[in-house]
Amino acid sequence: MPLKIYNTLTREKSEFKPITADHVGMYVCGPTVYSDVHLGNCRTFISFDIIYRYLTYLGYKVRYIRNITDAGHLEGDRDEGDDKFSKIARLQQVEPMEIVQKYTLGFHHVMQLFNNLPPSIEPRATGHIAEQIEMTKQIIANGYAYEVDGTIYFDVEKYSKEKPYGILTNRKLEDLLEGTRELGGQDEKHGRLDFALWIKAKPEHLMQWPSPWGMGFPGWHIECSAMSEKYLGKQFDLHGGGMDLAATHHTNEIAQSEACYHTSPANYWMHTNMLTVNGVRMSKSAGNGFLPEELFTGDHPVLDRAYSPMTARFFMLQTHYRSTLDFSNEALQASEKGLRRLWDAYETLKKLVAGSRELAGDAELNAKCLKQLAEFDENMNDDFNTAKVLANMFELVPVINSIKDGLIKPDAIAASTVVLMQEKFKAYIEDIFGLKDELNLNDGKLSGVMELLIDIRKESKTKKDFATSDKIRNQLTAIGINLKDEKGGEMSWGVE
RNA sequence: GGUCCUGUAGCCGAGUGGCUAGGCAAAGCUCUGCAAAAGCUUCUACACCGGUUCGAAUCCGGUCGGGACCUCCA
Repeated sequence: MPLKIYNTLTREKSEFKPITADHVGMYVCGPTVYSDVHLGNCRTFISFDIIYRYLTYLGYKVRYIRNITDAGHLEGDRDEGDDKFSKIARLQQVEPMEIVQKYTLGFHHVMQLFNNLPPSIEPRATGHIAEQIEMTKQIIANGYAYEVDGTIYFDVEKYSKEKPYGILTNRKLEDLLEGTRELGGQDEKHGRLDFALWIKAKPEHLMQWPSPWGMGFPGWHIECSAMSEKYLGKQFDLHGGGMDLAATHHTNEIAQSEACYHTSPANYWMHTNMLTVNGVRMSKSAGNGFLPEELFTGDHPVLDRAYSPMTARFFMLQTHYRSTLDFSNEALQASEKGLRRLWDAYETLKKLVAGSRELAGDAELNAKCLKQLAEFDENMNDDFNTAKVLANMFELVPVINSIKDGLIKPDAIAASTVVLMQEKFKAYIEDIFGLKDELNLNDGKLSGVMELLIDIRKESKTKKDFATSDKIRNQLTAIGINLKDEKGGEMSWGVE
């Protein structure tokens, strides 16, 4: 089965066909760096990281653009007032770029903790003012924008006479107007839905640039249009972001591209669903934002204790990216244990020596393994169903453990099947799902000490000196190291 | 008010009309000096009411509940 992607624009899954064979251009709306990213933001970037990794795994050469919004995002709900950076900078009495720097570094740090790959290019809005001005000029020239005292507005009503403005989220113009507030008396916009492409700056405004319309700063939506065009062209394959961006931000991006270039920017629009806490969307304004830091330290009322970045990543992988995911202590606990079980089996699998037999001793079991392995790709091709792939993996975990414990003979499955299993697990767990070993047990000194302790314990067990063997085991458990007695008298260990 | 999504066992969550995911928790058994780990087994669910169908968690209609977007937010 070829790769199928659910396209918000068509509201159905369809086969993914890139514009240029073997190449994918992908744009994802990045964070606005005026405060710390919360876990809901992280979910989106983790989802697209996995999509990026999977496209690469399929052999595509992917150019992945994820921007940094460091200007233009307005405070408040109308096209007026400050942008967020200027406001916070003024409150904290620092340069706006100090705010940007602080939270950009924080964002990168969090992305690294979650093991997200960096995008191919991470453009900043402030680095592309010229492009945004150019685009705005062209939209004016094409007749879809107008100036009012140094501010440029996009004319939605004019646009919608020629193109369906609400096409992305299936909204009619009348319905949109219905839900919009009345124009205030002092409002200078012609239409209620009109949005700013360029905003006139007051003299005291901290971030402003010269333009044909005087000093000002860009609107939020134009930056993504300008930067995606610059690095991916007027039309590219994939545009992604959180679902909350579809109705406004992405709708306006489409309108801007159509008004400027007469093309729709992206062929496939992908939207990730929200992370919720007690069923309510996690967001900065709702005040229920969960910071990664709070998760990693466990310092949050909802949590009993700390959870690692990989636990959170695994937790997200167990759900489809288009479903809401509810964040709770219990769910994280279950994920932590599930991940441990999967990872232990993966470590075991890596050490399994493929038997010599090309023919499987147990044809039925062998076929079952091959079926599960084949479904890895099938399920990912079905709109990136990571939850199903994990289920496939867990079906194979008992097989792996049984071979290790001698419950299944090593040659019950063909040598080629074992090798394939090793390759697929590696590819999926590490390369595509981006999970990594957080325990770092390969520290030489600790391993040495553990070998010694295991040796002593083996000796005392042989002598039936259980007082000593239990002492070693219990003391280690107390400091968080678990000893496992395996079949045949071997012992292994792990850190809690 | 409009545009949508959603309601699945104790919890989290996949689910293409028939083959009844998976994880966690719980119980029993096997293994074990004991325990843990591991293996096997059990608990088998689809909000409610109708309809279509040989057959519905899945399709259609209605009712009730939850949520998102339409205003800054991934």
